[in-house]
Amino acid sequence: MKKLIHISTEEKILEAAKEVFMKYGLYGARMQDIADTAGINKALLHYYFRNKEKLFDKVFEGALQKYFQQMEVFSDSSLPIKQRVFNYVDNIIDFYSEYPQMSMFIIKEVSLNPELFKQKVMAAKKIKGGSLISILEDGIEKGEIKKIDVALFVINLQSLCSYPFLAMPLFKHILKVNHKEWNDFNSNKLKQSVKSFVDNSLTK
Amino acid sequence: MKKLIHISTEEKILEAAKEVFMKYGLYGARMQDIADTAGINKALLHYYFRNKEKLFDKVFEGALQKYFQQMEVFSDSSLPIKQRVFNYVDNIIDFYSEYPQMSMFIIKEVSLNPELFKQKVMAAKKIKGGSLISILEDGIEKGEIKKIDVALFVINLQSLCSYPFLAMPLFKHILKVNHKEWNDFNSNKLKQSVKSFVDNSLTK
DNA sequence: TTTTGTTTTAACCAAATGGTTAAACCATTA
DNA sequence: TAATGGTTTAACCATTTGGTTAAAACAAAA
Repeated sequence: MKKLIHISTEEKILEAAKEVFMKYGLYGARMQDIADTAGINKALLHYYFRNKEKLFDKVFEGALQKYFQQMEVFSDSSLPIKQRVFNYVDNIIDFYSEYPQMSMFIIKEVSLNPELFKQKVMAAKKIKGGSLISILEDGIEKGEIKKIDVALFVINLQSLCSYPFLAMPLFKHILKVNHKEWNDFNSNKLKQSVKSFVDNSLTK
Repeated sequence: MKKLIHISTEEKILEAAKEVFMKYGLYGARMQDIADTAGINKALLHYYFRNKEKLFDKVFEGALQKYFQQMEVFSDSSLPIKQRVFNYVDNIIDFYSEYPQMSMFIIKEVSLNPELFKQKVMAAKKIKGGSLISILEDGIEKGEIKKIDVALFVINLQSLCSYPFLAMPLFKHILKVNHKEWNDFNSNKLKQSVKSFVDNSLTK
């Protein structure tokens, strides 16, 4: 009946764990902090997820899945390449608006514990990151887009889309120190400027 | 005599602390880990720096200083604006080659503890971040460069310069999973592509 | 109402962690 | 050589932290 509104304890924990792990990482996060954030007793964490690592695993797994899920738009081969990249830009920037720290979370934890990555992602075989590269290489061969260094392009693209959300807090601070405000950061502006970069890079 | 080669214990500690704090952050870092990395007894850390926070402060202070130091090239008003930005790109990318995690370290710690930032940086009054913005605004007024959203441009510039070094580990993993290698990442290529972005953005 | 199985909590425990201390070490100088 | 003062260490200590347990609270079925 009321289950529609009701948020299960397990979900509350996962939500809280996501928040705390993203902020502090696996080592920096404290179970008590997660429990407090979820508004429950610490023992419940262990009741539902056995231990810290298992809980972290769940969170990390979910993060990875969502992250790579964003890349699925590349698969829509009915659209021209450039359009697909545009769609991706819209996608990923909306995504980062919701989870600004996501990319750093994944990068950090992967580089601290590479095994986890192999385990979680190679197993899932859901990496679409490579497919963009292949698509671009294809497009170059067929003459659809400019001849570029694809790996470099992909990195630049990622940079433009992720970093603004990571750096936002620092940037706002700096602006404040210099007595300026950046009231009107909106992701639409960013989208537009990234797309213009994409256009410049791919259009012959 | 032999002091030229000799690295003082204090320096060893700071070096190790930098490494560990950058990896794990203030909360995630362990004093024992720092001691081990420095190859000394844990008590020595406290002998030289009293406690964890003081040690962290020193590390963070040094990081901030180096970080903002990179922006000093903007001050050389004898050069045209675009050239100054080019010089900055060279500068900052060399800098990140040496300290790939620097920007994330600063961003993370600032957003986790904004007070620290104000304390350390506003006090030092050494923030040059704002000056680029002013310089660009000036350049627009004088018609030297295109009319752009300066804040957005600065963020994009930062993105292109920092993120590649942050994401490198993840990116290499992904490429590996997709049975590709990215042997030839060299910062020169990156510099070139960032400069081309700058050129596109600023040239009328 | 009683029974049964699940969820939640308070009270613990052992290990890890930041920090202290007293003694040992070592280089310099009296 | 002996004394001095800075440096380093092993052995501790107190608190925090991840994790356990046994009992209480709760909901649903018998």
